[in-house]
Amino acid sequence: MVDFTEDLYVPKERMYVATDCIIFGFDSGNLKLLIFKRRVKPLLGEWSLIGSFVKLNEDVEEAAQRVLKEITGLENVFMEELKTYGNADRDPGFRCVSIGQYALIRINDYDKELVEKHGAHWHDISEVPDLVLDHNQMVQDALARIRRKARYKPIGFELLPEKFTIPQLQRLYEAIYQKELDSRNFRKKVLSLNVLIKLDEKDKTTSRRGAFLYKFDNKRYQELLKSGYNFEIS
Amino acid sequence: MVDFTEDLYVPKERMYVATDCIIFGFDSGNLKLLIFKRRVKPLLGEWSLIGSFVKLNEDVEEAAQRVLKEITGLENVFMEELKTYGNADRDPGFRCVSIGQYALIRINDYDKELVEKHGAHWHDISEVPDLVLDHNQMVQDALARIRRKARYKPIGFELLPEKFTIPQLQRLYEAIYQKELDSRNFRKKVLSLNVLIKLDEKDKTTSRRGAFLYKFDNKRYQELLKSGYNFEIS
DNA sequence: GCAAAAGTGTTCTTCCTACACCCATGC
DNA sequence: GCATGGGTGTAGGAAGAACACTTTTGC
Repeated sequence: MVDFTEDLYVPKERMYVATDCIIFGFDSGNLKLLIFKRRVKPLLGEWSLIGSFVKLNEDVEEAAQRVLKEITGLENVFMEELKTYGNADRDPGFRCVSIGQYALIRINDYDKELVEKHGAHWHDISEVPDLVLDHNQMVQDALARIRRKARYKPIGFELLPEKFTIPQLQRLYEAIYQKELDSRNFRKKVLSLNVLIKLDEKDKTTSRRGAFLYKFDNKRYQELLKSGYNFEIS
Repeated sequence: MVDFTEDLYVPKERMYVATDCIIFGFDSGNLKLLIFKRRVKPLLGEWSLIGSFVKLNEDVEEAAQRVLKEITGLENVFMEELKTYGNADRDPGFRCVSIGQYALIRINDYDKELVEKHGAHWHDISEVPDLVLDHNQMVQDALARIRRKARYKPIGFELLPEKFTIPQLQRLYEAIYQKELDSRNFRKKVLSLNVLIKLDEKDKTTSRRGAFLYKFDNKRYQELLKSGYNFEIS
C-alpha cells in the first residue's frame, strides 16, 4: 500500500471500491464495537473500522464476509449493507467509495487469537475513540440503523448465544434502545411473539434462583416474517 | 463508450462505480416509473433505468442528482440511496458496482421535452418491461423500500403537487400499498398528524362538489420527526 | 434468614377497525 | 332531480403502558 501520509496532494486517477465493517457484539450488558489500531501506513496507529478494497473478481458482499472471516474467524455472520460513503473527498489518499456493512456477532464465538493478531479490540459503544476518515459517522449510522431495525426485525438474537435467558434478552434491548424496559411488559411481549422455545435448563450465573434458558425458533420466525409480523418492543 | 455487445469475454482490469436512478412518479391514480430506451450500444434498444458512471471528482450523490437533472430538468429532488449492487458478474462489460438511488418526483414538474429528448418514458408500475442487467431487481427493491418507508415517513408528499386533496393523497397511498383504504379512517389519521394545512380553495376536476386543497406543513413535520413521530397508516 | 434476581396479573388508556349516511354541485 | 364523488361519527376490541409483590436459593 502506498504511503500518502506525507503528501497533501495526490492525483486521483482511478476509482477504488472498499467495504468497511461495523462489527457489533454484546457483552456484560453493553453493546460493543470491534475496531482496530492500524499497524501499517497510512494512518499508522490510528483507530479504524475493519475494511478492505473490493477485489475485481469478488462481490462487494463477499469482500465484507472475507474481511470478517480474516478478523474473527467466523463465517456466515449476520451482515447487512448500511450505506455507501461516496463523497469525492472522503479519503485524502484514494478516490475511494466505501460500502459500509454492519455485522452482528455472538461475542463468545469469535476467535480471540485471530482478533488479537490483527490488533483488533472490543470497545464499549459509549467509549468509541476517534476513528479515521468518516468511520465515526459510519458507526453512528449503524447504531441508528440497528436501533430502528430492532423494532421490526428480531436482530437482537444474532447478538446472543444460542441459549439465552429472558433477562439477558431484555438487557440487550435496553442496551440497543438506551432505555430501561419494564420486565413484566417485556416478558409478555417477547413471549407473545411465539418465537422462543423454553428449555429445561437454567442459567445460574447471574442469580441464585437461576433463569430459564430459551432458544430462538427460527422456523417459526420465518413463517411470521412472511405474514408481515411486527416485532416492535417498547 | 466501448461496445462490448459482441465480445463474450472482456478482461476486467479496473473498477467502475455507477449510480442508477429508480424514478417514481404518481399520476392518474397509479405509481409510475421513468425508464428509457437505450439509444447507444451496448444494449441499444433495450429498456433501462437512468444512470451514469460516477466521475472521479464528484460525490456519488452528486452523480445521481446530475443524472436526474439531465433527464428531468429538476434539481433538489427527493432522492435516497437504495442499496449497492456489487456482484462481480452483474455487468458483462465492466466490473461495475452500481449504487441504486430512488427518487420521488412530482409528475407535473418535470421537463417533458427533456425527457422525450432522452428517450425516456413513464411506465405504469404494474407494466414495467424487462430491463437490462439487474435493473428489474432494483425496481422491485425500490418498491419494497417505499412501501415500507411510507409507514414511518411521509414520503408520499414528495409525489404530489404542492396543493392536493385528501382523496388524492388516499389514492396515492392505495397505489403504494396496493390496498384499498377506508376513507373515514384515512382522513382521520392523516388529519391527526397535524401536518396538513387546509386551504380555502377547492379542486373541482374530479367531482362537482369539489374537494378542499391542502398543503403539507413542512416546518411542523420537522418538529414531529425530532420527537419521534410515527406516520403509520393502515 | 436475608439478599438478589426471576417471575407473575390487572387496570386503564389509547389507538385501530369496521361500518353507513348526508352533502354539495353540475348536468 | 339525480348522479357523483366529498365529507362526517361512533362503538367495540386489541394492544400498549403503568404499576408491586411473591418465589427461589446460595450464602
